[in-house]
Amino acid sequence: MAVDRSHVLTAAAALLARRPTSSMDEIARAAGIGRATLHRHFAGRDALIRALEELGIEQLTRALDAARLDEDDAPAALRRLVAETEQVAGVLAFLFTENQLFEGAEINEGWARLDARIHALFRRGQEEGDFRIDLGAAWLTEALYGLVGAGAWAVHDGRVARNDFTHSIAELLLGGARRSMEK
Amino acid sequence: MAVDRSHVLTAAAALLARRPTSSMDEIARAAGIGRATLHRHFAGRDALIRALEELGIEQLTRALDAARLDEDDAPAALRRLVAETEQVAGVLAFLFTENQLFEGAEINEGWARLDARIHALFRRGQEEGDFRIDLGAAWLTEALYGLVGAGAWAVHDGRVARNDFTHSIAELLLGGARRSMEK
DNA sequence: CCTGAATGAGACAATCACGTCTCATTCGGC
DNA sequence: GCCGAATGAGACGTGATTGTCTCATTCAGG
Repeated sequence: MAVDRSHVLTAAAALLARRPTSSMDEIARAAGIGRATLHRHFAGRDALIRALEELGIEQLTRALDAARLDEDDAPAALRRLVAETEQVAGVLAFLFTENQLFEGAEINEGWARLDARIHALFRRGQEEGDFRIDLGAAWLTEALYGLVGAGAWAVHDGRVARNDFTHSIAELLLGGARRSMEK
Repeated sequence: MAVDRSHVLTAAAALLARRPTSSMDEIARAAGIGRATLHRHFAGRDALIRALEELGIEQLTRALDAARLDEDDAPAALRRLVAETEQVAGVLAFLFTENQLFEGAEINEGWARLDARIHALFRRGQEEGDFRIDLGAAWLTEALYGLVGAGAWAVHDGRVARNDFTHSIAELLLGGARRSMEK
């Protein structure tokens, strides 16, 4: 009986990522619930978006914790991060593209913290000599978001197999498209 | 006096990419024109989006032509492609994220053609031994879109210098983040 | 300088989405 | 089987957006 809040938000993210102008009614239908029920759980569209943001922060935080970014070398940590990110990809893709939230008011504290942690991972990789230094850590962080989003949509649209999600992103991000002699 | 159609569309793309729910009035203000004038040039929101799509196809077609994808080896062609893509990045980023257009009706013929050309480039690189084959050409195509979009926003938000746009994307896409021994 | 086209601002009705409400129904717990 | 809570469907008023219109102003070209 009780509506699965997380499920509703996931469905909303998937829909809004592709059709941002969807009405509350469309969002409700996509989540398989009635419009009235949607309003019972989220006061309005703004509240829904904010809940989406909080869910993303919460999930990504868990993913970062699970990835243990400080252990092993940076490439290995990045692989773990990408693997953990898979479950968050849908919500993350939405939040990455629709960051209207962040521009208006104060940048969400939680996001800044998460951003810093990923940024630190790339920086560590550069300092330890595993990552190239001609690509800024800030750009690598953005690129990670972009690739996760692209990967999520590619899987959703059937252009990439779900099982290839982690491999496709991590390998491209680490080694690029060029065929390498080593390894 | 005459409104610069291309300028209006570019401004609209930049706004809609970040705030997809913007009203026609906001779009008009962002383009520096009145709402009435916007309606004179584009019958409605749908017509505006469609014009945006056509502009993107037209510009990307030109970019692909200028990049001469069939010449030299695939990596060199890809570098040229990324460089040419820079000017299209804004519109492209919008169309990539808001592809609600493509799902409903018949996939736009023009987009399928462009997609095929980029896809063919990656495939050629794989066949000639320059690109790794464990990453599908379809995924590399999607990744290119994602990185161009991420790059456009990173530049727009000041996280990446405009002059680094091409280098950041092309190098990451080709060589990845890992520091390489060769080259 | 003159003329006509194009623009910006605003008014206007119509449409749409929103948020709230009611009511019958369904589901879960006891 | 009963009861209460939650849900779905729909109605309703409200506010915002849309698309069209008018009118004064501005601009470009002759």
